[in-house]
Parts: sequence; C-alpha cells; structure tokens
Amino acid sequence: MITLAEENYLKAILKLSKNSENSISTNAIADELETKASSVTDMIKKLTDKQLVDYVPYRGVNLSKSGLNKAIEIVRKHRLWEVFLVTKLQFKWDEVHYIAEQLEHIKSQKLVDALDTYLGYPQHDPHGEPIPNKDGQFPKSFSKRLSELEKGSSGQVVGVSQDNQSFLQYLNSLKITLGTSIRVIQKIDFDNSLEITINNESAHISNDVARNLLIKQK
Amino acid sequence: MITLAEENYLKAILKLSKNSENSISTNAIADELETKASSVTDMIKKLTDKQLVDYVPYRGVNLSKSGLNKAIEIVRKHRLWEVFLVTKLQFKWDEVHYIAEQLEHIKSQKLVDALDTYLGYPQHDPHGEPIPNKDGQFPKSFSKRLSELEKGSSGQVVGVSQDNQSFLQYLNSLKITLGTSIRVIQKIDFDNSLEITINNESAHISNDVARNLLIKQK
DNA sequence: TTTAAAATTTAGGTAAATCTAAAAATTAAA
DNA sequence: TTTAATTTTTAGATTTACCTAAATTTTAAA
Repeated sequence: MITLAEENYLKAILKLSKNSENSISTNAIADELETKASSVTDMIKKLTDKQLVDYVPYRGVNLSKSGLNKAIEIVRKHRLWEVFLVTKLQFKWDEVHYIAEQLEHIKSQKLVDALDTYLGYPQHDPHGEPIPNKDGQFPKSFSKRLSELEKGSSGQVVGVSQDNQSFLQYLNSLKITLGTSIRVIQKIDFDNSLEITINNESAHISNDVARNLLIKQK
Repeated sequence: MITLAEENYLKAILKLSKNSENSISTNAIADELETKASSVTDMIKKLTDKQLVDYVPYRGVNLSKSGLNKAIEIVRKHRLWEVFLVTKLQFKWDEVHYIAEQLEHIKSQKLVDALDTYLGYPQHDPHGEPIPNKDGQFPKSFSKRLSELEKGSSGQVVGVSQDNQSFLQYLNSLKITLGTSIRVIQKIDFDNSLEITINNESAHISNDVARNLLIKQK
C-alpha cells in the first residue's frame, strides 16, 4: 500500500521531471513540498525500497516505471476532480486546487472510471492542463508557453501550467482567463518580461507569468 | 485541526450513542473500530483535551456539544457522497460505503454545501438513512424497525440502519431492497427471529437482520 | 462480602513522517 | 588544485496512532 505522503512525493517528482531532463535533486523536492532536505532523503529511501523511484545517493532520483504510473494516476484524479468541481458544482477555476489536492488521494479505480465517464472523458482540466487517460496517455498539446512566442505574434490562452490560487487570482486581476487573446508587443531582454496586449489592452508581465501561460497560435 | 483518526472515533461514538442512553464504553469503541481498548483509551484522552468528548475514567465517554457537531458533519458528508455515487455515478447501494468512508474526510465546507445543492438537498441516503441538514438537524423519520412490528402487520422497506457490504449483499440475495413489501407472519420467541413474506414470498430472517430493516407502515 | 472475572488504564514500545544539528560529499571559486 | 560554499546524508528526537503486557478498577458470582 502506498501512503498519502508517498503519493505526494511521487506527484512532486513527476512535476519537477516535466521541467528537466536530469534527475531530481533532494533540495528541489524539499522546496516543492515545503519540507526539509533530510525529510526528503528519508522518504526517498522508502520509495526506493518500494521500487517507485531510482535513486543514486547525492545524485538525485527518477521515477521508476511503476512510480511514474502511480504519479500519472494521481494527476489524472486531481484533474478529473477539478473538472467535476468546476463543471458540476460551479466552482471557480482558482478555488479548486486545494480541494482536488484532497480528492486525488481517494482510492477506488471504479470511482475514477465512473467519474471520467460522467464528465464525458474530458481531455483538459479547468486550467487547460492535459488529463491523462486510463492508460496514462496525455492528450497531444498544440500550445506553446507565452514566453516562447516571437515579438509580434499572438494567440489564445488555452491553459496555465501552474494552478496555485495566488497565480490564478493574479491572472483574474489581469483579466486573463481561458480563451483570452494575447499579442506580444515587446520582449525585454533584461529580465525576459513582456509587453503584451490582453484583448487589445496593453500590459506588462514578468517572465515568471509568461512561462506559465499556455498559448495556442492561429 | 482534527485528524482523520479523531474523526473516525467521533463517528464511532455517535453511532454507538444511537443505540444506548448510557456513556459509551472503551470496549464498545474498540469493537466498532476494530482496534484495542488501550488504543481507545489513548485516543479518548486526546479527544478530551480537545473538548470533543466528556470522559470519566472507567465510566466511558459521551460526545460534547462540539464533538457531536463534528460527528454529525461527518455523517452528513458520508451520506451526501453516497447519494452522489448512486444517483450520479450509477453505483449500486452495496458498493458505496467503502468509498464514502474516504470521501467523508474531505475538508471543505463549500464543497459539502455545493454537493448538497447539486444533489437537490436529499433527506435520505441510498440506504434510507437520514441525512442531517446544514444545521445538523436530522429529518423526522416515520419508520420502525422490522423487529418492532406486530405479528400480522406489514409495510415497506424505507431504509437500513447498517450499510456494510455483506449485510446489503445478503438483502440483495433475499430480494429485499428499498420499497420492498414485507409482512410479519410469525415471531419466534426463542431467538426473536421472524417468519415474513417478501413481496408475498415467504422467508425466515434473524433478529439481527430484522433490527436493521426500517419499515414504513401504511 | 469476599473473590473471581471482566473491563479499563498504565507503562513501555513500534512505525511513519517529520524535525534540527552535525557530518560527509559534491560543486564552484579563488 | 586547494579551499570554501553548497548540497546531501546521517544521527538522534518528536508526534501520532497504534500495539502488548501488566497493573488497576469495576462488576458479577459464589
């Protein structure tokens, strides 16, 4: 049996793996989970014993095959529950993360499948993030990060690659939501921030924000 | 903050309180939760410190005002989730208990309220058990236990007062479900078992079963 | 009403998941 | 390439929720 804490570690390692080719460092996991490096080392040993990760001391970890499967299953549940909360219970997109963090740990294969069916096999969650299917496959994405767009080009927001409440609320304040049209007016080399237009209103956003906005170009 | 284990203790004490006027004994709780009496004593001390129960050593416990509120809230969540599973996700009534045991611990007042609204403020769960409202009030019940019916009288099954899987599956095998008509043909003094008819087919059931069947007489 | 049985509590211990502080290994800088 | 800084691990504690075994209290029986 896999514990709640173990599930959270697997999920964190998967998330960190998406942004790097290399093994995931102890400190990176500690930062992600807001815990201490020594706690991470402890837990990594447990995950190694259960063959959920491959670990070389001082060199970091990678998810094993079975660890990856488990992690993807948790992401699947998280995102399906988010869809449920927004489409059925009328939650806002910036309210669902905390609740889905709890719901993602409910154990019942039958429940996940029934939920998926009930929701109509959605491919994206309310933040535009892809929902892996029953076999762990992610739907193909045609989006780019806003930070990767050329000066002058434009597109529509189809997702965000982070769903913490403060980020989403900041987007709300910028009047950015799914479907919003954005054009890159100027790229500032100094700090990689961007001058953009949001539905033709101009604004200035940091690289940090631009990196987490997924854009589909026409 | 109240932990998962603490919530399970509160729920167990509430359940046991329904069947007795007296304080709840350590052993009764241990039996209910399939744990040891010494573990129960430990936990009772924690609950006492948090003022969730009133406790007199060697004399048992009772839920305090706030402990009762918490326990009722858990029951409310359990039963609302059961309604969700059966009415929206097409689960059978004997499949939902285990999953609802997990879902009842999800923490979000807003979620419970939204779920209640979404389900149309149901008053009973799929086993006919009453669902307390937002204020902790249980709907009035007009049902009796089958074991309390006189010889010759009859009525319809409107609920069960236990929802473990083996009991519900036994009912399925007897062709008893919500709405089934039952008549008491004979009461056997020796073991308090009953000769009954189920939709006019005769059967013999133990007192244990009869006590857990809720009947509404015409 | 004394004694035996049953129930309950206490004492001491374990595993999971955390922590701090110190030691060891790796990386970067002079 | 030696040293300093950073990262990671180890050692030793803590808290929660359990456990077993022994001691204590209550209840029931003789």
